[in-house]
Amino acid sequence: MIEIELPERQRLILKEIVDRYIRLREPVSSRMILEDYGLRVSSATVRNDMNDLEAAGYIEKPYASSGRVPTTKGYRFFVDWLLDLSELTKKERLEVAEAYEVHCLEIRETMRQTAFLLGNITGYTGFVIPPQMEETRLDRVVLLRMDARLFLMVLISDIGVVEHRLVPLQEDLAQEEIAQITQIIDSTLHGVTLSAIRELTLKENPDGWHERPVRQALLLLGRLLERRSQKHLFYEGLLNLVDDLQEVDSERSLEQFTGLIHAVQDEAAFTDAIRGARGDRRGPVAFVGDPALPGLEGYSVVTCDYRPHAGALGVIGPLWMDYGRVLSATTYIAHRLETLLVSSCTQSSER
Amino acid sequence: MIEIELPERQRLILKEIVDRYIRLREPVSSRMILEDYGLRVSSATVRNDMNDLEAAGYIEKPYASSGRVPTTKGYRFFVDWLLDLSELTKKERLEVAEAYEVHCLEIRETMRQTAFLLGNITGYTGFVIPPQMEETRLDRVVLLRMDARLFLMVLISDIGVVEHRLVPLQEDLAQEEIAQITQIIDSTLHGVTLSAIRELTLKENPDGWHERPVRQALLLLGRLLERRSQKHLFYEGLLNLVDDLQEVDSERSLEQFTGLIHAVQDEAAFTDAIRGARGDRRGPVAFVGDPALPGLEGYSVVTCDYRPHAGALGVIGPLWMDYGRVLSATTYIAHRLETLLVSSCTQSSER
DNA sequence: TTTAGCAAACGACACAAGAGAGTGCTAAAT
DNA sequence: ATTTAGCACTCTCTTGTGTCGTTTGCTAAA
Repeated sequence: MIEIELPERQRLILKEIVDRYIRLREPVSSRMILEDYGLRVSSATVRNDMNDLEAAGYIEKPYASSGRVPTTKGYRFFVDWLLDLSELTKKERLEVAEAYEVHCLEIRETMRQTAFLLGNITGYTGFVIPPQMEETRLDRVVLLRMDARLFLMVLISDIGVVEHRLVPLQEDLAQEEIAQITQIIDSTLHGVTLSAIRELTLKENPDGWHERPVRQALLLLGRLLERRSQKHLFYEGLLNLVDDLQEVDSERSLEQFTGLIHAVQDEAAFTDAIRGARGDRRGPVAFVGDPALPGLEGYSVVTCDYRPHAGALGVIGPLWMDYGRVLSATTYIAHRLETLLVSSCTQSSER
Repeated sequence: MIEIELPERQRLILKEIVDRYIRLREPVSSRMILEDYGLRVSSATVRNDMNDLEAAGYIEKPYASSGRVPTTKGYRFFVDWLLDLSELTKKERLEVAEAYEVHCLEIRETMRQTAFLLGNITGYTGFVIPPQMEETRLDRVVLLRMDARLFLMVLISDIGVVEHRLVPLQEDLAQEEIAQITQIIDSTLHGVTLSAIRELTLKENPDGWHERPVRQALLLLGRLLERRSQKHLFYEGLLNLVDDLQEVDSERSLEQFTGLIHAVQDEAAFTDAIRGARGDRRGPVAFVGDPALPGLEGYSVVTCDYRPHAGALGVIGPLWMDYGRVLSATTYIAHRLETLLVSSCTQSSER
């Protein structure tokens, strides 16, 4: 589909068109290319090349005699073959470091923070698809007595606090029983995945779980896991995209934006689409106005995966986003988040 | 400034104009009023009254010979004297109840949830100004050892979990010392306000705090309180206001919207403005395009206070918002949130 | 005080004309 | 074979003109 082979001068011209369009967001004419760029040919020559590029589908004209604008295929080629990766500035790295410094071990807060960071640094919309919590392994459980029949239960897995909730109880629980329950859970279920624990709680009378405090423990865990808040997606900074709404084609861009809003609000569908589109690729992947992401017509998405448990994150922005910056920011933050989560892992296993 | 006295028919006409404009969002002509409303007079009579209303500043014309549109003074009078309060439907009450059912005791999550609820039920933007956390009283502190020099510290006050964070330590802490520290904090500082505790941690060597575990305890608390995340404001549903952007005057409404975005992003200023504008009034208060709220030109804000510790919440929407629904929703949710927080209070003091 | 009737105001829309920018094409030059 | 200069053409954008329909303000009569 996309050819790597393109005459050298045409590659330069395409690069210049995309670069300039991303910068100024207006159609690029043959003369502008000559002004900006030290090409030692005439505008007519450039026009001929532009003709070829248009025939090949890399650029197009909004109307018959205007400057050229990149097509999605043009952006695609640009990202794949012409992009200069721009490193993050020291200040930006510092911003990332600071954001993660006041780490609170709560996985949802971490996800939210990361999404915010992505959105803030790139100036577009950041999103994070959390790891599959079902596959994380239980580290420990904290039970806190609020009153006789009300407990605060905190569930900490290898990547942090996965769940915490007030759990009401039918029977009273004495202080000693709590210690006992915590002890039992800790010694028996440490290192077991949440999905396995959930299965266990569904059984009526599993072997060796007959005593009263033990049954209570299972009951509690079951309560907590049964109505787990299934949050599939965290996103921050949709409002950053509002600025672009003053575009020329105000009606269509507003339509696209509302489409985007609805797309991210259906969290499950969005997550599946991203996962599906990525396939089993690792590392950064860019989607440029890709039809594999329904509802995101007119937007580009840069994603990166992170361990553990198949997490993913990324940035949603306009087709003319600054791919260099966004790609490096996304990759960098994915790496930092991974480090953060994996270090929690090690930490808990070494205790 | 605002007179209660207005001839009966003019009151009816003003009410009809505002009602209809809120519903259809287009200038209201004298004939339309006759069609909708069983007034047994001619259109010329209505026009005369409309003239008086315009002279008094309640309505205005977008251009010299168009229908009339309410002014902010008109909305103001409408809210104060002409409004039919519409109760929440059973379904909506259920939605509120469900949202608060899976209560997790974490104050920030509760605030976020409430803001979301406000935005969702009204279809506009919900916001919550949290109680002044400094004035809450410590209930208990939980210390969780992650490894020798890293602790998860959770601070629970009378209204819920106020802070939780990983706290790194210079010296190792043994398991027994943790129990000791928790015990000391619990017995000494229970019921003391956070601001008092903060002051205590700033002193070098307060009386009776000399032993090692006690100093450690203070050190830890100091760490936690010193860099408290000062979150002043939670808001959700700004995107609900995007729909109205397709207005006639697209340029100005977009400008207003970006103004709003910047206004809510300066959390401290926004919070102060709301507090200042409310003064010491209690219960629901509506601001209709009020200049006391800078950056909110062109928007209306309905607010309500809630206990304890001077919290406030509300809804931001267009001037033509459905004041009846919004006022009752805001008051209702404020009441529910208050109940939730105050019940946490009682709970912890009775333990 | 209310009503009927009428001229005037103004937005909304369509259409036309001119300016400006950029292209495609052709023929000459390298 | 490739590049260049020149020119006609196309299309947008802006401005101006005119028509149509709605709604008003005003005046005079009820």
